[in-house]
Amino acid sequence: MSIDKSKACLTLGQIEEWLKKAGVNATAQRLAICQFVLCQADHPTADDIKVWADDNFPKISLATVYNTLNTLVEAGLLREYCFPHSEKKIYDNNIVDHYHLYDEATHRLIDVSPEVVTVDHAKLKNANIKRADLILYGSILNEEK
Amino acid sequence: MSIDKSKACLTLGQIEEWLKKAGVNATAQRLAICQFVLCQADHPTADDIKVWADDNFPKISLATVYNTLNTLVEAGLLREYCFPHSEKKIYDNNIVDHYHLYDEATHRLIDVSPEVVTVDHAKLKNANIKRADLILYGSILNEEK
DNA sequence: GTTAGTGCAAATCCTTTGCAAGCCG
DNA sequence: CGGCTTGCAAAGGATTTGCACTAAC
Repeated sequence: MSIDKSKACLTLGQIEEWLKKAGVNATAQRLAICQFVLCQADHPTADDIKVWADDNFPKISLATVYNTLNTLVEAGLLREYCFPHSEKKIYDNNIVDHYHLYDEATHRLIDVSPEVVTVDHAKLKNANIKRADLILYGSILNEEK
Repeated sequence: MSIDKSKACLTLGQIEEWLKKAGVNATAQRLAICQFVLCQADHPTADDIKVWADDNFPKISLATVYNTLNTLVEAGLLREYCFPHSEKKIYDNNIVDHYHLYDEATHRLIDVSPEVVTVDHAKLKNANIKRADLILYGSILNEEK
């Protein structure tokens, strides 16, 4: 059901290249944030990232966390979402089109393949749909993928 | 494509009854807000309602607008949504399950029948889905319904 | 040395809250 | 009177901004 995240656990060197390729300077703070967001975090909020950074990096200000996230989103390296169950924005390192399932039992967000949902364009004849955002609410019955 | 809103244009007396039936006291402020939200407004924000109220009611404070909206949502008389294209909450007098289409040309939100979207539960075998929130982004090619 | 990036604090936006005053039975 | 509603102003949380400071080419 979930989508594999093949980007998981890159080396710092690989992250540096990945940033450069997108035209983003690889500063120490950005590398640290990327390492967390790409390899360890699962749909983190800006605050989650700040908490992690405080424990794992000499010093990063909240403003830098936000700046970095916005930079990465603009560069297309990260996706930003906002769902009804929380006011906070969440960041997703999966930049392939996909949907989400919010597991109400564990409060975790799970990536869902786009094939799970079909939009009947025939019933929307007079509309030109570019993009769809879907979130499912429910619970996972078991952990098998 | 859109869903008909059969509740449109109730009299004050009808709104009063409708509130009472839901266990909500019909104060002057609440009646005014309901009249706007049910009859004239199209997916308004709290601010839209305040602006209308300032022009059409002796005095309503912003706090009362928010209090009233929360009361109506809790009573199940109104639905509250939050979409990625705006930080503000929007209120919908259509309390039947449905989805939305955001028309990027006019910045209007259009109700979409749930039949337009199919969730393939077979592909989500290990999940128990209770609810889905979907928003489509695109544009309307013509205004015929 | 410039230019980009950072840190801090203040500012902003939307929404909620505390509390005194008003209204209605 | 007594409880529910109101209005106001202050507080709150998330994110952004202004600006001086630092760092890196």
